[in-house]
Amino acid sequence: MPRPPSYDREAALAKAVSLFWQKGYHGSSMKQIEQALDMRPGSIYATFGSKDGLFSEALANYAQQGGADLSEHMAGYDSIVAGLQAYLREIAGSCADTDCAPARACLIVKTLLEASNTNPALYSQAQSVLAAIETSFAELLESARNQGEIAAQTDCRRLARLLQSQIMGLRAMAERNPSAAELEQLGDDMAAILESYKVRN
Amino acid sequence: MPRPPSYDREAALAKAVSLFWQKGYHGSSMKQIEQALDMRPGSIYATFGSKDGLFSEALANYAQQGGADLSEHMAGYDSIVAGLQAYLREIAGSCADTDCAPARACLIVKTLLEASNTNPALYSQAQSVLAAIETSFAELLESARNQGEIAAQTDCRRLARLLQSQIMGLRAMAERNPSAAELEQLGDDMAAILESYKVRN
DNA sequence: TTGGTTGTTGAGCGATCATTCATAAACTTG
DNA sequence: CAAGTTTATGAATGATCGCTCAACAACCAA
Repeated sequence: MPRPPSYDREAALAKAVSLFWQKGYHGSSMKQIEQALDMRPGSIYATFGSKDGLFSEALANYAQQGGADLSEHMAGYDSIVAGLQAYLREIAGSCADTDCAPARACLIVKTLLEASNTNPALYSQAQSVLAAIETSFAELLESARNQGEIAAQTDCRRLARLLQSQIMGLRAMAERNPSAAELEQLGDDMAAILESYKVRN
Repeated sequence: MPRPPSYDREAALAKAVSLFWQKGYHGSSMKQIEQALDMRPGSIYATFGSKDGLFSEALANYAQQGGADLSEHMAGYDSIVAGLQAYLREIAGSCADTDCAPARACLIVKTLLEASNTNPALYSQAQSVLAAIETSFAELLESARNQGEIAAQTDCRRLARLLQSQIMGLRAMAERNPSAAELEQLGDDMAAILESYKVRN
């Protein structure tokens, strides 16, 4: 009986992610959103409720994608530490590619910094997402510890926070638009940090 | 002959820094600025030209203060590496203090991320400031190299970028609002990274 | 005092902000 | 086709955006 929607919800969300990733929450006007999604205001509000609602869904979508990327990446490595080291280098490499992504810095971190004193709901969401990522890293590191890759007395949550800080720093630095070589060096140097946590053999 | 200004330019700038640091560029409206500076729009525009101009001066002011803080800090240390390690720990400690500063994350980095795809002038300014800070670190590290603290073949610019990334990551992580203990651990872990660059003795 | 200069004020500018809703269009079912 | 239901549209909303400027206030030199 009803008229079916003419747009693709997932595709619209992907476009929203791209816009918000580039311009942030305050930097993206509804007019720009309408243009990016090729939707009229009525449809946007019927589908996502509000600008906040759309941003929230976009952020969740981005985080889910990032988590899937990490899982997929780690599946290719027997050694967890080696996988995490390669992950750091991969981030450095992808940030070096021009127009590989809408922006270099992480959307979650951008949201954390932008929303911390202006939008409690988005700030809280960014905090939750980052806490979940920290937990993912901690679980990976616990596996590494169980496999004897890193020392038995390693504080995995603590090391997970150090690792997450590395990624935050790497991608923030990438936003300075350094050369590809400089970014690769930085990725290598950060990967080397993990080396010192490995069990001596 | 003329009527002297009734406000204190430096004091007004300090208040602008505080507001922008908290809410960012797009998140600070002229209405909020008027209230924070206790100035009427006419006076603000006569003094700073525009919202962009005010932000630009505030950012420069913040950066200068940061540079002075670094110099003052380093003056208290014979060992440059030890000074930089203590600097990382000091940042962690001050970020842990509630209401020690308007925000934890660095205003320059916040500006870099917010302005990169919305405001070329501010983006460029943030880039310049960060490049200058990188150079300061590189010069400090060159001195450390000359004094034999770190290996003679050390690439000081490269290490300076790693150091700057640590600070970016540390202060971004601080915006997640971790416990004081967790932040101190993170500062310690980042200081320990520099340990591995020291010359063995 | 007075004249000249500069600083301060705040109402109000056009533009844009996020959002709404009456209307029109599109589709399925009977 | 016609009836019924849902979606799409975009002009229009009040609020707020950054900003201007004519009028006024405050000061100094003469």
